[in-house]
Amino acid sequence: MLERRLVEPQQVRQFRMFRNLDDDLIEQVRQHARITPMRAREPLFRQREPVRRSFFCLSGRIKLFRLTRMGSEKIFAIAGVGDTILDSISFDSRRKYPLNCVAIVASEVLSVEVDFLIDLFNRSQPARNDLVESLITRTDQLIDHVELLSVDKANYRVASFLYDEYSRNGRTPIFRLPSSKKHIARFLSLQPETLSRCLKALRTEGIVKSSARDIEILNPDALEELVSDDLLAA
Amino acid sequence: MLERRLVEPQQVRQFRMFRNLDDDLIEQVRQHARITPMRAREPLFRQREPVRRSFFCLSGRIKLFRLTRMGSEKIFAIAGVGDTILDSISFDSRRKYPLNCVAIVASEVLSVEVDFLIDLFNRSQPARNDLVESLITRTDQLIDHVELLSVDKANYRVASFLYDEYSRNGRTPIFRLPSSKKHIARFLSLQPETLSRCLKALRTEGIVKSSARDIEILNPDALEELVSDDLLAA
DNA sequence: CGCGAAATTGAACTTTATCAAGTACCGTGG
DNA sequence: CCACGGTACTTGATAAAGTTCAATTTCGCG
Repeated sequence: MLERRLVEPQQVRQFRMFRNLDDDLIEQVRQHARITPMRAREPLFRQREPVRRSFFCLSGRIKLFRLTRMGSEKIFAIAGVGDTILDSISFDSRRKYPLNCVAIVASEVLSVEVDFLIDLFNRSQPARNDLVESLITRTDQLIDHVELLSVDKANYRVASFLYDEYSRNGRTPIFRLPSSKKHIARFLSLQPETLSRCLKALRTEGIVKSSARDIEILNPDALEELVSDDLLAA
Repeated sequence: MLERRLVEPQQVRQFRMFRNLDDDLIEQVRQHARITPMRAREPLFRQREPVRRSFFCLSGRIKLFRLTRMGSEKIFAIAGVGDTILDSISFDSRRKYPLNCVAIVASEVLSVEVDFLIDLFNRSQPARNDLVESLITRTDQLIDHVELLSVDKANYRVASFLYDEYSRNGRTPIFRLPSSKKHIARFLSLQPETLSRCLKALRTEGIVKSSARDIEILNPDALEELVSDDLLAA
């Protein structure tokens, strides 16, 4: 008999798309799900490949990116534990992945076939609602990211990123950066040098303390003001 | 009896979200839809207002935008005839509009209540599929827009915009810009001056001819190469 | 412990934003 | 129909910001 690891039900429910499924449906997801261990730098899928499965991050760090014509890498998201990698349901079987996906560090990925997801979607109203909410959340995130990139001030982008991390961590003032500064720079569409200089500026102003990947927000209010008001006074 | 204008069935079907509905459902949409005439500069909804209706552009031009903390306007999309203004279905009644929406010129807007859309969604599988496809199309558009903004070269953004317009018009080399250059600049996150200079550069290179809002693509191949290869050789 | 990648720093360079001025265009009202 | 006023657009000069290049230091991993 084929030996196969199953995820725990609570591991399935951590993903937005499955949040409200009842036990029976969660069990079906478990049975259909595949767990894929990935090594650092191993690709999961490539842009323009036909969409076959939907992926979820169980552990590690996974980056979603495009390569520009100049060969540089633009990172759209870095998924960690509990993050949906891509809401890749589609009724059009010709649909292609819009991004490349590669593990940054050794990771574990949960995946289900798109066809299974469609079936689930048609059978269960909670599943439908969760899927739609999941897609809407993603469009909202993308809208926010577009806004971030529209402000050309690098200072603002960095402050905004730090504030988001700070908020995501339940406003704990001390946390670690979720990945290397190179990756963060590529996420913010900045050069690593610029990110470095911006962090230094924030340090000089006494707003944050940072060494290596460790961040301490010394003055959350000042950071928040930077993010929300920016140069209104200037 | 209340007099009320109804849209033609084919006008309903022009929107991606209703594309595959059968006649009975289209009729229901017609009965529930409201047609709103709008004057130039009249707002349709504002960012952070609770989502109550979904909107579709019947005529005119409608802009979707955010105001940055510096008071400048970032345009996310300009909707024309047949464009969905916002796929604003949501099962969370606390959902807020992510953008502001204002008519640029006198326009007509079709709208239905979100609750009606949810009901339609639960009753009809084709409606479900269309809605999901519509949301996925939007995320793909946003991903492309993020990529556009990540390339800092203004030349590239302008070339890319022109190429997209050219493609959307069935590769007819002569067309009109869909809105004022000021709006296009705000869509590309550039200053109007920069857009003007980029167009001039393209004119000087003999790639396009332009006067006022009229564009003629003289050398589509060169334009395409700019867009796809950019500075690969540089 | 040592190698290689990541991060920092400085300096020169490129690009775009900003400021300022002038021109063309459009709709309104005379 | 023309004059007017406002907006959009263009053009030039200047300044600000980020990128690029190069060199050095630090960090992380085997």
